[in-house]
Amino acid sequence: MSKGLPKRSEDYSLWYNELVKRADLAENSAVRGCMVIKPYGYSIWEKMQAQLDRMFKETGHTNAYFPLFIPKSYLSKEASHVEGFAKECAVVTHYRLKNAEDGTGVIVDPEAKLEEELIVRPTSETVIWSTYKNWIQSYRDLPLLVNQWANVVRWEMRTRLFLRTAEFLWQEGHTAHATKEEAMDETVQMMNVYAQFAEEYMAVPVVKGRKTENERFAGADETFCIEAMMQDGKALQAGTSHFLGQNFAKAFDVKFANKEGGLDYVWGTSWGVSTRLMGALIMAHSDDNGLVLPPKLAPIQVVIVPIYRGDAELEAISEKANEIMVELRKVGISVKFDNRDTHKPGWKFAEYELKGVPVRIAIGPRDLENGTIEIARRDNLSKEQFELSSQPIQEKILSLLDEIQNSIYQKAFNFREEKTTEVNSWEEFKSVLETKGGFVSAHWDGTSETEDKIKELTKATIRCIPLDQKEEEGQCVYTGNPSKGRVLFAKAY
RNA sequence: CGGGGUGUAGCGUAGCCCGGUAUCGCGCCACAUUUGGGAUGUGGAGGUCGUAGGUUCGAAUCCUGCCACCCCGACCA
Repeated sequence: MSKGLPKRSEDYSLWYNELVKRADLAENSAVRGCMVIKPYGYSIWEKMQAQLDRMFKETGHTNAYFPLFIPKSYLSKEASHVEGFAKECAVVTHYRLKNAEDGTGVIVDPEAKLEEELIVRPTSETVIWSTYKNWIQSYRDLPLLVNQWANVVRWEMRTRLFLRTAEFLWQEGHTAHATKEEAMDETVQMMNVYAQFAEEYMAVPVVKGRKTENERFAGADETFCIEAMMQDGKALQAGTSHFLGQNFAKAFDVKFANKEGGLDYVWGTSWGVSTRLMGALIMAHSDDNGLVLPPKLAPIQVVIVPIYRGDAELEAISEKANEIMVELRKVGISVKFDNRDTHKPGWKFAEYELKGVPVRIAIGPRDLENGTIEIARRDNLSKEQFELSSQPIQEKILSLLDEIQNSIYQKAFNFREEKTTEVNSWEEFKSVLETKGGFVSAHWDGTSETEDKIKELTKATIRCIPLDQKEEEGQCVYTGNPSKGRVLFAKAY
């Protein structure tokens, strides 16, 4: 119905790009790889932020803010960390411009070269651990549970709106602990927080797991992740939580006096989710008519569209609409009454479908006569005539929003189950990846060499070693070497 | 950085081969009729043809340099 939105089945990637632009979520900016997040898109991000922030605080974390710039020397203090990020860092070399002598504009003032160049943060471990050194002396200072909401820059070769941009918004939690066990518990806890958020709020089912050494965060001893399945059968890493061991504590010399009077290095974690979650949200649920938003994250949950001829009818309908709005707002439902006379009802229907508003109420003269309204669901596009006398409207809508939330989760869950295939031979492995896509559950011999080889041959990577992996004797799907359990392979974003 | 492609109104495009001052659609503005699934008609506004130079009486069109973007590869937690 949507005018010209490409079909998912024809060109998934074009569909995604167009949808992001047409639904007013984001657009490309003048700077390559950087996006403008538009008001509607940003309001969805704000809802995500608000809920995540709540969950972080419930688990004992507080927010702080660290600087955008990192001295270049900091980055190289942790060897594997710098190796992981060096190739995509933006560097500040000067601090002043001046007018060009030929009057053609401004140029970098060569006199204003920085003594030490600054890196625009690709992540903040280094600047934060250099600060933690001053904050931590005793076990009494631990644990330190800090989160920051920030932007980071990673100079990616190829970018896509929300999924991979040169600058993106995220949160990064950085915690410090007295013991290894406590740090590990924290790492797992935050992975669980992410999984809960993805499933309960985004309605996106995820697989919890550990990363292989190849896919691990640069500087971490262990990386936990949540992996989601998109409608085109590709996997999307939706969030990561890293157990840093004592790596950063050693790199930045962060020690504390323990209860026994000895001096120990601190144990660390870091964890983050980004605006990439927007991409996951869009790709998990939306259809050829546009966005489908889960009610819990929709900026507008209910839109009321009046159908009328003339001012008298509009006035009568507005009165009814206002009554309904009051009731809905009392129970915390966000509702918009679109009484603009600059667009016709049909146009508005299509518009709110494109924008993924979960519930649409239409009220016309016929409804006023009959004491009804038309209620339409975005997720399955069904419509019903609802008799206002049959049930309080707020109850009706609350239960409907709930039902939609559950229903889109279930749909995404069923899709992922359908797209998850156990394979036992190399031939099967390749053919499933080529024809069906999705997660391929297979045995692997545990070596990086095999993982690399499989990636080279099929472009599939090990998304994770699922936490619920069953112990099962088997043979690596590629080398035939012994394996103790299945891991999940997929082509990924 | 290699290979291919594209730059024309806010967006999408025709014109380029074969040189003569820019086409069409959407959108925008005005008025009228419309309003239960993206209305119709009439009138109107809007363009340094990416950029710099060259050839020519004359360049969107031909030539050269540069820039930007897109696709494929390399790259990417």
